[in-house]
Amino acid sequence: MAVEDYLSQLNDAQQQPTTHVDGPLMVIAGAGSGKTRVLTYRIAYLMQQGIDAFSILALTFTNKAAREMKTRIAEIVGESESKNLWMGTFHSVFARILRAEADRLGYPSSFTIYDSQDSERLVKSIIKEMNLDTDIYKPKQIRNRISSFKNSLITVRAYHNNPELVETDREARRSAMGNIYRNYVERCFKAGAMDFDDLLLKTNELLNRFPDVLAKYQDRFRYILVDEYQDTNHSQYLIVRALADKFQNLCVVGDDAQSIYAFRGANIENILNFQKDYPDAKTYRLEQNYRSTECIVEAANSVINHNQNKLDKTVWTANEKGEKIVIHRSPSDGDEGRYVAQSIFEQAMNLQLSYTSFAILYRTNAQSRAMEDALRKRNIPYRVYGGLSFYQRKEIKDMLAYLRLIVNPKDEESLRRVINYPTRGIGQTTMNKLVVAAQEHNLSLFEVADQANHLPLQIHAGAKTKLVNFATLIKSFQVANANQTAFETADMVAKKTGLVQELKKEGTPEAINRVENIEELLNGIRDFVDGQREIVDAKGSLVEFLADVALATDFDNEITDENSVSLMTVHLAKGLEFPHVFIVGMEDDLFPSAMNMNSRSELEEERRLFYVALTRAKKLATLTYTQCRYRWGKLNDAEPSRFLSEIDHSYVDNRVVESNYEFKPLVDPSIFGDDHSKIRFKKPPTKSTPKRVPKNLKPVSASTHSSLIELEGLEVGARVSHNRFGAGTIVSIEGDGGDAKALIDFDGNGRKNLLLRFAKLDIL
DNA sequence: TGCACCGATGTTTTT
DNA sequence: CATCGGTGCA
Repeated sequence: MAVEDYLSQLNDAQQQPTTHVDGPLMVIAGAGSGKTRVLTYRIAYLMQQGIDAFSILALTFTNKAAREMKTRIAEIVGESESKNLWMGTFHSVFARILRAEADRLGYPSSFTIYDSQDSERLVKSIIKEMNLDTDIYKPKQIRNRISSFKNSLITVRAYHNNPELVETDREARRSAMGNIYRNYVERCFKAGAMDFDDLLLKTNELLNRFPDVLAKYQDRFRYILVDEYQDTNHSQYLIVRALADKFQNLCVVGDDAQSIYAFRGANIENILNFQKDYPDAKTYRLEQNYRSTECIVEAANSVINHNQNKLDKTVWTANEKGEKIVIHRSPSDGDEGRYVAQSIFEQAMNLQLSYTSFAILYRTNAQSRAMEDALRKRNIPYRVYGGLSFYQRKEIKDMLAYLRLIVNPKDEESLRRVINYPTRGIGQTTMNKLVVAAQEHNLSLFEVADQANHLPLQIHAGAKTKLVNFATLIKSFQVANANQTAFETADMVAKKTGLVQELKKEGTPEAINRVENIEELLNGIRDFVDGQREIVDAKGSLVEFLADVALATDFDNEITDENSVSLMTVHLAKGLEFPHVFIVGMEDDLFPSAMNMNSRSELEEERRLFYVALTRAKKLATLTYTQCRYRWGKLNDAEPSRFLSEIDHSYVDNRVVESNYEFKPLVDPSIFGDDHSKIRFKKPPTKSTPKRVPKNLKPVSASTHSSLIELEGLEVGARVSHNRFGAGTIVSIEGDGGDAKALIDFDGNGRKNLLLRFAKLDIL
C-alpha cells in the first residue's frame, strides 16, 4: 500500500504522530481514538522512510496485541519486510534477550521461568525451612512483597540498606522478611530460574553492568515504541529509558485514564512525567472517539471526571447519540445471570446479531460461574477468557515440570513436583534428607539424586535406588531430546513416566478429562514445532516451547471464527471492543473492590477500571447489580456500586425490571428460610407452586437441572463442533448427568471419547 | 509410604 | 464452595 493510501485513512490528529519520525513523542490516546491504528501506521511509515525493520522495537502489553499489530503491518508493507520487527510484551522480548545473554549473569541460557505459582511454592518451602509461622509469614503476601521490591528495583542488598523498609517489616512483625527475600533470590539462582519480575530486573542488571551489551541493544533498537505506557512499572520504565537513551527515538502511547495495573507495580507517574523526562518531547492528543455512541462516551466522561489525578483531555465523538446506558437490578446473582442471558438472546434475535457481538465483563473471575450457568441453560455459546488457564491445570503443570526438568535439571520446583508423581516411593522423609544433603554438598537436588550411590547419605539403600532410577529416567529423556523434536520428547514423557497410565487407571471422569488435556498439550506442542519450522533461526526445541508457554496467556489459544459470547474480567478486556457490553456485579465491595476502597488513589484506580469497562461498548452498555449475592458460599446483602450514581443521569435508562424468567429452578419455595423471602416473593407465590414431579424422581434442584440442560440437542447422530478437533458426529452417548460421555467421530481427526461436562461442544 | 477423609481457610485484578 | 494441608489408619 502506498503511503498516501493509509495516511488518508487517518484524521489530522492521528497523522501528526504517525509521521513524526525522530525524537521523543508521547501520544495521549483517549479510549477508542484509534491508538492501535496510529501505532501500526507509524511503524509502517517508519519502514517506508527507509528505516530497517530490524531496528524497530515495539513493546506491547499482551502477546495478542503484538500479533495483531504485526499482522496489520504485514498487510501494509508485506510479510517479508515485517517479519524482522521485534514486537512483543516486555516479558517475552526481554526473556529472549536474557536467553541470548544469560551467561553474562551466570544463568544457563535454558533458564526456567517460574510463574506465580512456582514462586509461591518456593517462598512457602523457604518459610517452612526457616521454621517460621506461615500464619504470620503468609506465602502469598511475602511473594507479593518480594515482587513489589523487584519491580521497584530494590535488590536484597538495597532492602537491607534501607532502614525504612526494614523498620516497616519489623513493625509488621515480619523481621525475617529480608532473609526470606535473600534465600528466595539465592534459590532461584541455584535453580537456574527467573520469576516474572526477574525478566525485567535482570534485564536492568544486564544493561547496567555491561556497557557493551547496553550499547549493542541501543544501536540495534533505534526506534522504540511502547504501547499502554500508563501501565509500565518502574523496572520497565528504566529499561525503556536505558535503551532509548542514545537515539531518543522513543514513542510512548497511552491513556492515563486507563491505568489499571497499579497492583502489579504500574506507575501512572511514568506517563504523567514523560514530558519532564524528555523535555524535547512532543505531545499529541487523540481525543475523537470512533468507537462508541455519544451516550457511552459522555457517560464514561462523567464517571472519569470524578478522578483528580489525571491529564487534561476531552474525549468526544461525532457518532450518533445511541441508546442510553441500561442499569438493571436483580434479586440475586442467579437472576442477574438469567437476565443477562435473556437479554443477549433477545438482542441477538431482534437485531440479528451474532453472539460475537456480546461481551460480559466482571471484576473477579469467580463471577463467571453464574453467567456460565445461565448461558448454558439458554444454549447460548460462550467462551470464558482468563481464569485458570490451560497451562495452570495440574496435569499440564505436571507434564511441563517433566519437560522443564529435562531442559534444566537444576529446576527445584519442577523436581519437587514430579519426583514422586506418579508415586515412586519417594516420600517426605527421603525428600527432607535430599534437601539437607544438597545443602551440605552444595549440589542441586537432581545431582544428589543422580549420585545417591556415590555420596555419603543418610538414606536407605532402597530409597537411594529409587532416587537413582528417577534421575536415570530424566537423563534418558535428555539424551533422547538431543536428537528429536519437542513433540517427540513430550510424547515419550507422557508414556514413559506413567503419568498418563496412572490417570487412565484411575478411570474417573476427571482423570479421563486430564488425559484429554494432556493430549491437547501434545497437540499444542506439535503445532508449535510445525510453526517453528517456518521461522529461520528457530528449531522447535523444547527450550523454545517452554519459554513460549511460560509467557503465554489464554488469548493465545483464541479461536476467532467462533460464534460465541465473550466472558472475561475487565482487566482482560482492555484494548478490546464489542457492540454490546454487559458489566455485571456493579456493587460496592465488588466493583469497586472492597480491598481498594481505603484510599483515594485506590478508588481512583477502580474508577479507571470502570471507565475501561464502559468504553469497551460500541452500541449498548448494560450495567447490572444484585441485592444479594453468593460469596464464599454464603448469601450476602449487596449495595449498588457508588459508580452507578456517578454517571450523568441524562445518559441512563434506569430500568428496574422484575426478574420473572422461565428458567428459574422449580423449587418449592418453602425450603427457603425467611431470610430469602424477598427472592421468593418476587414471583407471586401462586405461580411458584411446584410443578408435579413424578414420585420416584427427585425434585429438580438447581444442580441436577443444569446437567440435564447440557444434554439438550446432544444425541446420537447430531453434528457438533469442538474447538480443537473440529466438526464431528456423535456416535454414542453413555452415562448421564455430570458423568455423561459421548463418543464422537471427528471428521479427519478420528474418534474421541469426550466428557460432556467439560468438552465445549457446539451443535451444528 | 500412601490413601482417604476432614476441617480450615481464603477471593481482586495478571505478565 | 473448592482447594489445600494435616491427620489417622493400612
